[in-house]
Amino acid sequence: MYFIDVILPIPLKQTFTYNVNKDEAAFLKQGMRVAVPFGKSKLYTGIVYAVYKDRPPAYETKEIDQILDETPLITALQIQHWEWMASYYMCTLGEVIRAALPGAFLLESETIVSLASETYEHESELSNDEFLVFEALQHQSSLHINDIRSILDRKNVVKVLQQLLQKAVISVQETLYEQYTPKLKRYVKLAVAYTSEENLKELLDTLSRAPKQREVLMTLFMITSQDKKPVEVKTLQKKSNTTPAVIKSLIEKGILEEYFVQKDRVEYTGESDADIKKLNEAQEKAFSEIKTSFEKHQVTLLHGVTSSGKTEIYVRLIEEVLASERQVLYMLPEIALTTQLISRLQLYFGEQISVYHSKYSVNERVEVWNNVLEGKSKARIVIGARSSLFLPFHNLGLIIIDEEHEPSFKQYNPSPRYHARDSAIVLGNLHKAKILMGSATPSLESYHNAEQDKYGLVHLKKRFGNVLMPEIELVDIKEKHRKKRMKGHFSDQLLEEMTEALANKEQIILFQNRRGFSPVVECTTCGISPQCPNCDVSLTYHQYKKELRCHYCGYHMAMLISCMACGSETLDTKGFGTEQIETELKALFPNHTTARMDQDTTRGKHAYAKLIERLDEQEIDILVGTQMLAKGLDFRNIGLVGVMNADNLLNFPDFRAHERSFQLLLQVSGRAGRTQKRGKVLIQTYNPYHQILQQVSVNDYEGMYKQQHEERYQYKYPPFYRTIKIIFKDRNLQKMQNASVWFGRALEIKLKENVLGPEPPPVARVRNQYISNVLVKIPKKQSLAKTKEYLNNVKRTFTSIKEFSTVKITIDVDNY
DNA sequence: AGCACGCCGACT
DNA sequence: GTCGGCGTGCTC
Repeated sequence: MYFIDVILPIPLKQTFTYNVNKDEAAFLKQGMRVAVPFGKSKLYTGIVYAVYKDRPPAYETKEIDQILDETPLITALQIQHWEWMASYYMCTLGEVIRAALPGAFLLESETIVSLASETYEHESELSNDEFLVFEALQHQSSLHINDIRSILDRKNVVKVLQQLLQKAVISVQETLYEQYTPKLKRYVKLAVAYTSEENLKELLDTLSRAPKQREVLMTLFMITSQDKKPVEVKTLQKKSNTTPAVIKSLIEKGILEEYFVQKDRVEYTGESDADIKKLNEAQEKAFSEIKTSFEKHQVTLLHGVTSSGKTEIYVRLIEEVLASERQVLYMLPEIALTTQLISRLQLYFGEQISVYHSKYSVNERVEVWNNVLEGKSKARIVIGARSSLFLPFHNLGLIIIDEEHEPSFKQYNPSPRYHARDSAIVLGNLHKAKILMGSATPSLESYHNAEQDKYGLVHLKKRFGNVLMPEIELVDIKEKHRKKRMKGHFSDQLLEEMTEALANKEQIILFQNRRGFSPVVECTTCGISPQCPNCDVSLTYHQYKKELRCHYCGYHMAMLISCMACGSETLDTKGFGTEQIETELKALFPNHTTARMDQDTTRGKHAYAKLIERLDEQEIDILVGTQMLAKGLDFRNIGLVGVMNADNLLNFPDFRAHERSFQLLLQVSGRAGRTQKRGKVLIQTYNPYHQILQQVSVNDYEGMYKQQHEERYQYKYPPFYRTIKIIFKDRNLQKMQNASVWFGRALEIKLKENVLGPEPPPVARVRNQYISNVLVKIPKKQSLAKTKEYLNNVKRTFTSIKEFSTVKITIDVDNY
């Protein structure tokens, strides 16, 4: 007997063993996919983990259903990397696989129902529902389970089907659907029968009464005589200026033959001849420093101020790696935001670039995967968001992690909750590849590592083209309020600067870290504000739809006219979001175009790109937006950046709030003045003497780093301590509390004072689930592996306690 | 995670 | 009397 261990894409720790025959055993290799039956009726796609002989397990094994690949789809290196991820981030290999493989590789089993035999004698004995299905099957030979659902107009159809099965009315089969359908190009050629001269002549004669078809044929001859290439239907139709119907009838008459050729979806048609830009002195220096640093360090951090031209340095490095025939991975925090960068890189590297992103269609992702796996030249450079580190690279030479500090490199949900930056370093190690991280505002952890000489560190302090850093000024709105110099949320100073910038035909960006119109609606009579029924938050007022919305669960209701509690019509709004700013703007600057960029306005696939384009074309004078503005946008003509209120950033209840505020404010500021003129930034705040704001105003990264570093040391936070967050959720508050307290106590037995909580998060109930967190802090000298092992043990005991069985527990390693 | 089984409340 | 709610246990 031969056996294989299979990893299934489910959150279960073990692999599953199936039996295979000798031939299959010889054929199968680690990393190939197999379809296997699992449970009562399901068919899953699994990954072969091991193939072996003569080790009968203690249980009955099932046979595999079928083999899905001819060669491994996944490399040994990937499995190694994924095992590391599963163990480090405390999840199962199956969960990693689910995140790693494009959906199309994980087939779905679909139940198809058909009649068992043509006739059934005891029709009258069938129940109503049963009869409906029976009747439907008389008209259609087979039905999908979803069809049956709609026929019976209910969700649960399994019972009916089981009855029918038992009565032998129907039979079912499970089929696997290959989701990937290659895109085909349609070609035509003259049917073989007409290729000889005389037949052709005859043909043209017979077509004398069909001038349109004749015309098409003549065009086809013309095209083929010009160059011998196959003719696409699309081309033919265009050149002969005809309709699809004409071509169709030619095909139906057998005069033309159509055939299909697989077309690669991932295709770049532009040119790639742009010369690699010449680096300026500072860039050249940084470039050679990076190379020196790579001799000693696997990882190097490039700390370069905004618009210092980091991209050009990356380009040079990529060029060198490509010359040595190795692959390059270029990771970005959010692909959607970086169309600009992609086209810029395509200028240099043309079709050697592939883009990989979870928002890409399944088919496109499969193609990139295959191209990377086969080492195709069009996938020599992969640009992608965090999921691109799962691709089947063979010989990575360089990983670039741009905007290294961006929090979106960390995945929160679902599991695996991995940090792409940290996982990329491990990946780089496996490939013996160099890693370059770039940022204008490095994360504290990375800068710390650089200071400790774990990473190399290279500075780039000059902006490209000697553009000056923007001038940053703080505006004390507390005082402005007192002196009555505020118009809505705008201080007189900000308005003045805006008017001036607009007069100079410069564009303006306004930053407000909150969407919607106003986060809280409050009754001024009784002080009560409308709450979400499912979550512990107050509803945000969205003016454009006259709606109250919950940003956690999506609940929404029409805006109230009177207070729900006391009935008085004294509802007032407190706080403000982007929408309100935009409304105020329209009143303040009626002659200028304004636009808003936040989650609400960038829903559609191209909405974002359109906004950027409009901004680029100077169609927008003032743009209001949330954090989105801070992410790698490259604008030419921004003269002024205004931060509406810096305080709600700083007051965020998180140990990273100050670091994040600094990064965000500096990044937003960096959008100003990218051309010759020095840009201006105004930051409105109630607290102008706040350390962080002072540091932002003079661009003092080092100062911020030193101070935050000290605070982290004092309060035992990263980079000095590691943290793991354990989240408890249940619909029953008491149960959830008991569970979290039990868990916390159990951890304390060994981890003592390094266990914090349980403590409810700021929003303690979401979608009717009560939430509480336990935080485990791990000192540098304490073994990470041992701590996790202990945690796993506690978890195992926990799961076996019946009382807590419904409580959902989530473990988030490095929850920052 | 799915999914089936099994046991209790609100309805045709 | 059934439907269907979700607690429980299992999956090679």
